[in-house]
Amino acid sequence: MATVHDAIINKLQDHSEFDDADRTAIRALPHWERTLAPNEDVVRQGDKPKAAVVVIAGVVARYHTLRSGRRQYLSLHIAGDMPDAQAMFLETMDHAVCALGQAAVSLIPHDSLLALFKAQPNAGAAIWRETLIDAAIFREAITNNSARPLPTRMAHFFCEQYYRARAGGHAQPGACRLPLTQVQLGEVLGASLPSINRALRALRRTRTMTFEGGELRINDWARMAEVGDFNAGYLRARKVRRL
Amino acid sequence: MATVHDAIINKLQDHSEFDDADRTAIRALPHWERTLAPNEDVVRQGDKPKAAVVVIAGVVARYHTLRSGRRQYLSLHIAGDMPDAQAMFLETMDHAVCALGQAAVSLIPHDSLLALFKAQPNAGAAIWRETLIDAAIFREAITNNSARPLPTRMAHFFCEQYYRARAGGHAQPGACRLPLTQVQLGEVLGASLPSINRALRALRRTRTMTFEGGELRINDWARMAEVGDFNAGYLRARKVRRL
DNA sequence: CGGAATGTTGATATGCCTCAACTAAAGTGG
DNA sequence: CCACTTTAGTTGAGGCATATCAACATTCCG
Repeated sequence: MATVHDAIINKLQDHSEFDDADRTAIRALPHWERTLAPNEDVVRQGDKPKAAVVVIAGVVARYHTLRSGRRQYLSLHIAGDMPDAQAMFLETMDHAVCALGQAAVSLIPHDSLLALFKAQPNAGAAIWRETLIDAAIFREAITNNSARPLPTRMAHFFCEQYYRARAGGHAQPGACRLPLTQVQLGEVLGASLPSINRALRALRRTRTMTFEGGELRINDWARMAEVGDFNAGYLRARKVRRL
Repeated sequence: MATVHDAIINKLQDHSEFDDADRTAIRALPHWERTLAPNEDVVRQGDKPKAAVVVIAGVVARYHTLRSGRRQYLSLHIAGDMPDAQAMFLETMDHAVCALGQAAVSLIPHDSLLALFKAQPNAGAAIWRETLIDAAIFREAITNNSARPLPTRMAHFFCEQYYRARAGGHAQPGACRLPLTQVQLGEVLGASLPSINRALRALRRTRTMTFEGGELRINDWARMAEVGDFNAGYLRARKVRRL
């Protein structure tokens, strides 16, 4: 996963069929890299970016800031993800994007991407598909944060993160990086720090998982999916013929 | 808003520039209409639709069903909306779509839409943009249901519904249809019926709004937006040049 | 070594849930 | 047409999950 292009192609080929012309066009995309310190913003709410972010390494997150100053994380992103893809068509950012741990991203000019869509509609469709999977993840987050009790909610969140890391080839067996503090976990799940801490220790006590030092370890996946009411259907897109 | 085509064009032209060729191609889309009784499903979780739903009249909603049987509404849709557009690219539905009150929808075969995208990339981009606005609405729902106390959350929800009805030209001054029971409102906001009832009466008592008999009436918009911490930024997309 | 960030734990308060009863309105069928 | 049923809405009592406030432990890092 050395380059942006490989990260993108690796990600998109999970659900979209590419030919050589597609891959060549993607490899020709101009870009520049940027490394991010923990907590550093790449894009802010209200910005009008001229380039799209692609995650190269580490974890990056979308978040809202409320009037009260409270922060709500919306989604987490790993290598190959494009956490502000919508800005190609929506202009103004309704949310910000920041690094969680240390991270690296690449920036690709919108103009180049729009030209790509024109020349290779199939590559455009693949990115469209990617934004639709994002939307499915948002939907699941609505349900998770609105309708499930905290312990279930937390287990579900961990399941999703591990599943996605694994699907992208970024997990060791049974474990993946997840550089979140407990405060941030609270800002993902909409819960206070003490509640998070207690729910976390309750999960640890069952020995189905641990979450320490920015590493998520799943000891019993079946049990974990059961506890978290997790079904990966919403993350899977059948590999599709060319547009 | 007699036909599907007008509903679609009206909706998409809000944020996308169309020429005659685009409009002609959209008007040529085959379709069949279907009326829906209150609570009737158009598409179910797990379905693999071969046609896309376009709302013609009434209100239609996306929802998840949890293992426990509990229902979580994800979004509401009015004339011109496409509440399962993602199925053109994702195949399997991760959620269901049902009518709230009496409603009418049109169904357009995926094949015809994919052909449209090929012939008129600009129309495809407009629908893509539409799915991206949907995603912004989902993000806002995450924040609303996770980070705001119930009264604020409810006010915010009402603001969004009214704002969208008005933007689509489906509202009278200060009022719009919103055929939801209090139980369903609870399944939108992730709250129990008694809490909904009390929050609702509290809002009514302030005289900023009423919600009765499936009609939402906003008496004091500024106050309402204030109470609901509502900022319409996420619903607006700047009108954009052709792809 | 000292300070900051992170994690742990307890005491108390409270918002919301559950359970429950009851009212009101709107169909429905004898 | 009226009794009956169903659906929607209202309200109260009690309990539980989670928030808030607070203190302290631990780790990391300059």
